[in-house]
Amino acid sequence: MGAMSNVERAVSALRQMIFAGELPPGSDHLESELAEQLGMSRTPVREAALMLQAQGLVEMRPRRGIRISPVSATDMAEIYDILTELESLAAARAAETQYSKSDLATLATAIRDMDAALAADDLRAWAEADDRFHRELVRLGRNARLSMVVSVMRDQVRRARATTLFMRPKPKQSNEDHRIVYQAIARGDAKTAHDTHHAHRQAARDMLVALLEKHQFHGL
Amino acid sequence: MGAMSNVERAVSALRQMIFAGELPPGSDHLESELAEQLGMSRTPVREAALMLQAQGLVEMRPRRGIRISPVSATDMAEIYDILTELESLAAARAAETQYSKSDLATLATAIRDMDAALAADDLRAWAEADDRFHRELVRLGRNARLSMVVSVMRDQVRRARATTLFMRPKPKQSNEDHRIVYQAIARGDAKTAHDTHHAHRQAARDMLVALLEKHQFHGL
DNA sequence: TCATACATTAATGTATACATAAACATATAC
DNA sequence: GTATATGTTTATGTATACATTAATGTATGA
Repeated sequence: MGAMSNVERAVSALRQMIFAGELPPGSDHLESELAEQLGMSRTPVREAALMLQAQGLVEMRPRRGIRISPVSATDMAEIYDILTELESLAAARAAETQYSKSDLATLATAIRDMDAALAADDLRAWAEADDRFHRELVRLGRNARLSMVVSVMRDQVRRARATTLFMRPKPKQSNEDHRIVYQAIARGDAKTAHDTHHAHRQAARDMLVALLEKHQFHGL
Repeated sequence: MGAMSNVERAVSALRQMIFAGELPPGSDHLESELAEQLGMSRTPVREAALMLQAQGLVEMRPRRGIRISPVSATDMAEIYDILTELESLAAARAAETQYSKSDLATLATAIRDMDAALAADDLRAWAEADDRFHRELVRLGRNARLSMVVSVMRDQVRRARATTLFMRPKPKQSNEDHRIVYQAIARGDAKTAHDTHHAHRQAARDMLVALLEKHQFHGL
């Protein structure tokens, strides 16, 4: 039924703890500690840690424990650079594929939700809808590997967002960009979709990196 | 001294066996078989397999054994699309960084080696130098995460290359492209570096995908 | 007081034992 | 003859035991 292995449980639990800040960036944790917390033996915890390590969320250092990877301003710049390129490609490919209006419904809904959240001044709801938009955009690009790489990168961004979301200016330009990208995809204009999204992400990158550097979250 | 754990040994050994074709794409292998072959217990083999799975080289399927991931024409198209974007970004960033001639020596050497290999009709040497060129190019882009993603993708390409290297036309245009990219980086022309490399990789992609599709290596 | 050598500690790396559950074969009913 | 149910096999998932080795503490000497 549940059919969920302990390794899967450990991966989920650890991810959640990391995103919730319960395991703070830079902190070290023994395999045995985590195993006890999760109510299982070291083996599945170790395997889960190996997986999370491959995604850059933790680092396993011999005799120092499992370290929750810190995310510096430099890291964020690297990550956004990758996101910028890959998501823009996905936008272009989505435009080349001739999607019907109904295929693009999820995208449209996400945009509307972002509008609503902005109007209601609900930043958390906005962030959730923004995530949804980008995830769907990448999915429409139809490149499974690209989706996976992007999702790994986005996980890292999410960790930084917890701290930066309430520091940054209202994402107003953002929604206009999303709308332009959406329309470009709908009418099959790959270049506009690509370039608009590219500029969109690059602006986000510059804003975020400046913010992180200014507040010296170098070892967040 | 050697200070190499069994997990590391297993990773190296399995990679080598995969690249050498000793573990053919699509084949299944029990953990216990591999463990016996490598002279260790299942534990390190399992951990190694988890790591290779994260890099897309194998898939672990419950009760079916460890499957060496097949690489289809579609996969190759996906991979080249990612490589195209990320390497082009690296080229642009390399151009923006003001490298001295000596910083670019490795790049220059690789180009000369490719010329020599082409003249000598030594495709294997050409492929090795080509690898070296691209690896150095990405390194100069100074984005550790990007380097890692690219290296994972290139591993997959390498597997297909074993089959395609002797089927494809002589890489003659290739070297001119490399030279243009090199010169653009040397004089700080980011746009030319980016666009030239982008076109270069896209051409390679189209050629390779056509080749794979033609020969119906769908489940290579 | 400081440095070095040694002993101790403790966390990981690895092996092994075992429980679980999927795949296969067999048998039975229709 | 087919299909379903049941039993058997076996590879994996997990726990546990143990060996290894890096880090820590201690003592000794200068």
